[in-house]
Amino acid sequence: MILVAGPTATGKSALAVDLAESLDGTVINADSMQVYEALRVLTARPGPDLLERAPHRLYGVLSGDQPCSAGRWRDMALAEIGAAEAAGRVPIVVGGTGLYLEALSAGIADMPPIPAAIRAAVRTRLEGEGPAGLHAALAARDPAMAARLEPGDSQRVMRAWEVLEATGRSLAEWQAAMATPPAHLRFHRVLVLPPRRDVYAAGDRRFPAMVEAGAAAEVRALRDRGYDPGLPVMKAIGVPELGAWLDGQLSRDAAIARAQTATRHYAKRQMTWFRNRLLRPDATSPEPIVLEAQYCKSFLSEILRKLRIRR
RNA sequence: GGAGGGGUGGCCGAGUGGUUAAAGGCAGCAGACUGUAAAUCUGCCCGCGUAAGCGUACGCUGGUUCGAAUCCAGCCCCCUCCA
Repeated sequence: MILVAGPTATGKSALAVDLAESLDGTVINADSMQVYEALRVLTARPGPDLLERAPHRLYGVLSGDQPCSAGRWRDMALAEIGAAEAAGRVPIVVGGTGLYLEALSAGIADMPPIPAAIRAAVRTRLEGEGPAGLHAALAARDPAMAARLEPGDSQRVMRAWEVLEATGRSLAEWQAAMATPPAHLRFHRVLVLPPRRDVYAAGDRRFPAMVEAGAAAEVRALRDRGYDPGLPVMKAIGVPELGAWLDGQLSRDAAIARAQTATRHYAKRQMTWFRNRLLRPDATSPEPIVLEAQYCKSFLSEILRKLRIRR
């Protein structure tokens, strides 16, 4: 199977479809935001032009109030990979969410779900005590986790608490029993990694185009559903920014500028992840193929050739 | 023409005599990342230097002072109000 990774706006979706056409593949989404149904435009989900050229899975399959997670996505992805292979098709997993990709290829600790009530209670505590307060409290009961978390890291501190509360064991223990990677799968990694300035420029260009294509209406519709603002979809790039415009707190141009900045920050984090994790030597899978430019069709034959050699 | 207010590091913005290379924020750069990850967090961030340190810096010029972003004088520019 093939794994296509890379920062936003580098042509991954087109590459995945081109590969799928050439190899009889099924495209499987590995983007944490594209799994939600609500934000077709803002999330740059493949349009009809791409969708009709190959089967696509895991796009828009969850409603915004059903939060996904690395583990949940991995289960869904493994099921889709299995289904594709059973149908004689090549699974092509594409996306920019490094954690998801890694959860799939390297495995992730097998853990029970945390009851919603516990999650809510921990969140309330965080709001009351602040991340440093929660961290200090964690240190008393779970020194191992507290030691490796930054006191300001609200998200991970909450996670550590949730796990401790729900299971009575430290997250560190759960993680020590690392899940095994799926042994039956062989991952051919393709990384689209253009120069930084090209990635930034592409993102800068794309956001105003999204607004032209109705992103603001999409945000309005999303907000009309009245979801909890803490849900992941509500934090998708562009939702807070265009929301501020809709509320009259920001001009259209200022909202766009902010979203562009957020996109650049995001792309930067992705590049850091892919450079330092996805590219690190891994004895069990073939060397990744790296495309150091925005993808366009003229690169397809070369990528196919390299894939063939590595098989 | 008159009366006020203001000019601080790429930007915003604190700072009214020493402890100030100058709070904080933004942007930028680097990094971390095992279940919200388009999230969350960490470090660096005037120049040279591994460092100690040296140099330069708060509109401009001069002055007061042991010492000035901070006080004084003149000049330049910006904003508001009156005419």
